[in-house]
Formats: sequence, C-alpha cells, structure tokens
Amino acid sequence: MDTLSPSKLKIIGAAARVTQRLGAGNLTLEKVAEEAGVSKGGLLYHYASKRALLEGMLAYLLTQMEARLVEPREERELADYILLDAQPSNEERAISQVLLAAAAEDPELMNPAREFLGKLLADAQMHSRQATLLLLAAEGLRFMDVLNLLPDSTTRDALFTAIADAAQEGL
Amino acid sequence: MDTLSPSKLKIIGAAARVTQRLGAGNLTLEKVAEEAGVSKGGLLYHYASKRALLEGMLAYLLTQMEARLVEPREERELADYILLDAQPSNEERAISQVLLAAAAEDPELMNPAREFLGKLLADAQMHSRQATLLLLAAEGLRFMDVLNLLPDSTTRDALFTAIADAAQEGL
DNA sequence: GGCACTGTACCGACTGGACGGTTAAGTTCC
DNA sequence: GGAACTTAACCGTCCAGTCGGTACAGTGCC
Repeated sequence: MDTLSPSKLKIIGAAARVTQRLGAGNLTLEKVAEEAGVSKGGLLYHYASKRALLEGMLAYLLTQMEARLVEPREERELADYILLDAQPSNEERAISQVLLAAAAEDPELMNPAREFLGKLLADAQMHSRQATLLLLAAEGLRFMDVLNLLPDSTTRDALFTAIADAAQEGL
Repeated sequence: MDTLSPSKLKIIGAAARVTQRLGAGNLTLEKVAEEAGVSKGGLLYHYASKRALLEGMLAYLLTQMEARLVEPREERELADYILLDAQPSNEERAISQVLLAAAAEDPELMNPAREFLGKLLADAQMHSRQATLLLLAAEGLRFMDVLNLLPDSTTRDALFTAIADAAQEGL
C-alpha cells in the first residue's frame, strides 16, 4: 500500500465532494479538476483515465475501512464484525455511491472490493453464525444508507443501534 | 397498479435481458428496442423517456416482490421477513442491477422503493429485533448478490441457509 | 557563470463517439 | 377517418481522452 501523494489525495477528496454536491452520475473529470483546483490535463497527469481515478477511490475507501478493523482475525469479538459499517463519513458515503454507479459499467473495477468482502465474510463464517448475520445486517444497512433508501436518519440510527445491541448482548 | 400492456411487458423483459448480457451500464434505448424487436421510436412511444422506462422497471420489480409477501402484517412470522430476498430470478437480479446503477444518478427514481422498504422495515421493527436483523441481513445478502460482490454462488447459498436457519430456529 | 538537456507537473482547446430524444412520414386495425 | 402504433433519419449535448504546448527545477559539462 503505497501512500498517496498530496495531489492524489486532493483529487480524491474533490471527487467525493463533487459527488456529494451533484450526484454520482454527474462526476466528470472536468468537474473534479475544477473542484481540485487543477486543469483537466493536470488531473489526467495523476490519474491517466477515469477508470484509474475510480480505482484510486476504491483503494482509498478500502484502506479507510480496513483501518477500522484493528483486531486480528483470531481475536475478533462479535462486535468487531459490525465495526466496518459503523458511521461512515460523508466522504465514504460519496465514494461508495460512485463505486456503486461505476460497478455497473465496469464490474472488474470491483474486484478488490469483492476480495476484501470475501475474506471478511469467511472470517465471520468461521467465527459463528451470529457474526455472519451481524455482518450481513450491517452491510445491508450500509447499502441502504448509501443508496438513500432509508426514510430518514433517525431510522438509520435506530437500525444501527438494533444491530449494535444485538452484537453486545449476543443475540 | 394498472396491469402492464403486452408491449410494455415485452420491453421490460428485453431491458432485463440486455442488462444480463451487457451490464447495467450498457443499457441504452437503442439496444432495448432492438432486443424487444421494435424501433427506438416505438419504444419511446410506450415509455416516453429512459427515466420512464426505469420507473416502469422499478414498479414491475416491486409488484413481483410484493407478490411473495403474502402474509398480512399481523400474522407474519420471523421467516416471512426473509422471503422477499429468497432466490431472486435472473430477471429480478438484472432489474435490481439497473436500478441500483440508476439510483446513483437519480435518487428520486427510487422513491417508490424507499417507501416500500420503509414500510417493511417498520413492520419488522414492530415485530421484533430478530425480525429486523433478519430483514437487514437478507437485504444485505441481496445487495451483495446483485452487485456481484460475492466470491461465488456456493457462498451465496451458504449465507442464505445461515439466514434461513436463524429464522427457523429463532436465533 | 552559462548552456544544453531532462523529467515532473500542469494547461486547455479540440475531437470523436455515444446516446437520449425529436420529427415527419407511414401502416394497420377498428 | 382516426387512433394506435411503428419507422428511420436526424439533432444536440455531453464527456473521456488527446495533444501540443508551458513552466520550472534540477543536473552535468565547459
């Protein structure tokens, strides 16, 4: 995992902001460039194609999420399996949204995510059925959240506490 | 819910097939028209815009799903809450895929789905925390499935039986 | 110090293709 | 005759990616 250059970080942040403002469907290189304060050429110097930019965004997202999952597999408790999806930042939400949209055009793009999720799922299955269910539920909530499928934010919070309680009390 | 005309049904089926074959990102009016055996103009006669077509697909999907949920709210058992996501047909998967992709571009499109899900979620919450968790888990699995985020189909089946067992045994 | 050259970062006008939607002219069936 | 339906050509817009530049900070050589 090479560290991202400041320019690349700036660009990814800009892409997330554009998405938040205009929606994933309106994420164009020109807009990202403008938001990042560079020209389109400048942007393409750092990410040679839109696909490369999207790949960069996905990699960034996965690093962010991985950072939350501190416990090594052997020492994970039930509650650790929902950590991944607890309170995603707006930036994370935006990036997830873009990726969901992009996956439709280019499924290959999601390979790293599939791999990541596959490992996590396998760990959960090895741990217990409860862990598996909690992980699935947390992911379900996350998807609904990212896709704006939840009626309001209080519902989201209620659902999250339901999962968190279940993880605590072991139900 | 007015019944769909044969032409419209034909078009929706064609759209699903195009999606299966080429991916959600390549769903264009021209391709759908060709697959349905009509011209683009003919398609647009029935669905006045691409958005209208997508709305039609969503409505169709929701009717399909609703049909599975036979029990009235008061008589629902735990297992009923995962019925919705059990074994979606390829057509359903394709339509869901398109909708997921479209939602990122145009969140308004998903209003009916949001409403549908909101009700279901409220019912589950009223039933029990277990029902809520099962519903979330089933939805989580469905999203992963639709987005091709699962490593393989045996994993999917294993996860589904895990949920189903939990619904049966009441865990 | 001055010169030639190289690599890195960045710029923005332009192009080419894709695609949603329009239109005007049919055809078919009641 | 007119309503429902179909057709093919066409238009306009949007956007990823290209390309010929510029600026500037080294670096090596005399």
